[in-house]
Amino acid sequence: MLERLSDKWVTLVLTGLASGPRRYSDLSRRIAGVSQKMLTQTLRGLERDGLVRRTVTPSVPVRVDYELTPLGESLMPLVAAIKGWAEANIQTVEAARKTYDAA
Amino acid sequence: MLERLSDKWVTLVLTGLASGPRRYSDLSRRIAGVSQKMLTQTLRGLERDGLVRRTVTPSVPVRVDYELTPLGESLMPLVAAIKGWAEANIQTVEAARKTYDAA
DNA sequence: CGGGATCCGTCCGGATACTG
DNA sequence: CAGTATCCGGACGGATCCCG
Repeated sequence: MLERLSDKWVTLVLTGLASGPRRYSDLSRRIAGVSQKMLTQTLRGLERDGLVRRTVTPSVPVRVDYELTPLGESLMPLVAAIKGWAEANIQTVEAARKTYDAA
Repeated sequence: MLERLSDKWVTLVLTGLASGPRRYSDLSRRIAGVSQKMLTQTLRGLERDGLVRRTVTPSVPVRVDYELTPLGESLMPLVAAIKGWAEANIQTVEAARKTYDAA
């Protein structure tokens, strides 16, 4: 469980879904640097864990939407808190790195 | 920054330091499954980022203590919250996995 | 005791090509 | 559009040996 939470892309995907349902191509555009393979793989994992729901609309071409489940939403305050901490302290951390690397 | 937070061992090491300073061998015993290489590497990274302070006591044999810096401690509520969420919802997640795998 | 250095297998993840 | 399949290099991380 902790391993899934510590996946590099999970936080990004979850954040991408925070404000409502998103289509696959929508997500892939919003998440910079993610490959199609990793995005699909991450979504599959989150779906398996019950954090994300996948909805297929059988039109032509097919349309697929992803959205957070209630369980997934219950995780969002924590994800947001982490993002907030990171943004608030990134400069302190980078200063510490410079000091460390100088020695 | 997010990448460092998403490191597999970081959460474990941080948790291991939550209740005060620990010696190296102490940490390695408390964190199940961590190799000496990974423990050292993780501690170095956290020290570099200013989250952990390393103190060497030049006795024979040498004694090394690790402890959270104020910056590191400011991260602990988030780590604890994540651990709490994981423990509270692990069974729901595992049930979702079984359902998913059955299909 | 607290590591550093090295070797080496495994798996992560990107690139590419193809499909309903 | 939303994937699946395959190939493949490189990073991750364990095991082992050595040292002050």
